[in-house]
Amino acid sequence: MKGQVNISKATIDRLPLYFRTLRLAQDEGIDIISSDELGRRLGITPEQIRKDLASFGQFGKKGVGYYVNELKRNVGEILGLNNHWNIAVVGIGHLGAALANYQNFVTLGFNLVALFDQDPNVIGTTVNHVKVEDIRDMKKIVKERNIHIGIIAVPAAFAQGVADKLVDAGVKGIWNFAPIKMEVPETMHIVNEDLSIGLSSLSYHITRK
Amino acid sequence: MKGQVNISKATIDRLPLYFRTLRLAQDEGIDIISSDELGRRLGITPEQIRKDLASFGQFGKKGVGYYVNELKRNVGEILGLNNHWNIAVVGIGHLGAALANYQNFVTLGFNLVALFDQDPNVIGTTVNHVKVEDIRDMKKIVKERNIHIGIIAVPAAFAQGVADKLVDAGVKGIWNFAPIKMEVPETMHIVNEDLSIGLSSLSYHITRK
DNA sequence: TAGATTGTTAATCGATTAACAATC
DNA sequence: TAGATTGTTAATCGATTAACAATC
Repeated sequence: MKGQVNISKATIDRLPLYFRTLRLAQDEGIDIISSDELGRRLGITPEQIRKDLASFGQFGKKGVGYYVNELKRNVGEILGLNNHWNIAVVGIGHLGAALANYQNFVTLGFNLVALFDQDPNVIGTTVNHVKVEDIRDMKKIVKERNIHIGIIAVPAAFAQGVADKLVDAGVKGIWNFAPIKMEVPETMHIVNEDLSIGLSSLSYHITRK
Repeated sequence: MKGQVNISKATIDRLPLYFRTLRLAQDEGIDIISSDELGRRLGITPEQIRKDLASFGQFGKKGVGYYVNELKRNVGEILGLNNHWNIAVVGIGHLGAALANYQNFVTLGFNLVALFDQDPNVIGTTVNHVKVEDIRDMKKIVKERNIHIGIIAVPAAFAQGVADKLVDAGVKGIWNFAPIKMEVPETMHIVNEDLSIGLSSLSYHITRK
């Protein structure tokens, strides 16, 4: 891997797509894949793919292509998926339960190790074989189970409070589904997933057809 | 509104954020808001906000700011939210059920009018006061209820088939949660929501800390 | 009027696309 | 060797930031 300066957000967001496509190619028993074929499968230009990959190192063979197993391993390593991060979902409503059941996370190597809620009626129930625990025990459990990532799936009004607790508990990153701007320390990594954006932009486009 | 040429995707994706923040400001009883204050609330520079808005028209008053009600109405119109699109969710598993219950869509003016599944055990049940119907009746129901947007929440293996059915049924747009590249006619608007990207990019960043 | 704030133009920064030498 | 395909540099395109005139 190079100095890795100046990797664009767009590039990083494409890496998971490469990873998934390589996994599928692997399942198909394909040994070698070209940037052309990868691009065809993803709807991305081959130049873009070569550029993205080249910013992390030389993973291909000129005149040949990329070895699927090797490239998948490399992309997985770049994304840090081999760390097998421990994750916890906070807020076990409809969305939280859906996330707790999301199988693609398993495929990516994440381990769901805890679920938290506030509601006594929800605490003690089990979702996807994981017990829902009291949010008041979060700090203790985050330490005990070495939880790296907290997923916020509570209503907007409670999200900042949950973020504060996650930061205090010492997670490395937060994946936030609440539609608000969070205040977290500069050093904390946070990714916001705002489902309103996708649907609204779809509305924008169909309005103009 | 101007000719509206060359509106960037980034700009369109920020409009829903402006809309939401304006709604909240409205709830607080705020009449006038500056790009500075909007920017502070959203973590976006005021220049960016003014530029975004200015690409659709002149909504502000120099030396004063933006009238909250008026700007919200305008942004809503730009996004086409006043069309009150009828939406349907296909695939009522954990994620589909969560989407069917997502209250923020109501806030944005979308109407959930149908749910579809294949599984006889799911068909006939009710989620968020809407009955789950047989996916085989999709075309008829899409016509009858004038469904504009189909939301795909089925496993990846079935997603292309569902997309084909939605296209055939005549929806205007598709919001796709299955992690695959869909093949749809050029004229069909499709927005892909890939939850793996957010979590993977978080993994990338915390790996490098 | 003086102060505040928009809308717009110009400058910069960043990302994608094109082209092609290197090489398997 | 000839053909194929990567990796990299240069050119283009697009988006953000800076600056400031217009004006409320």
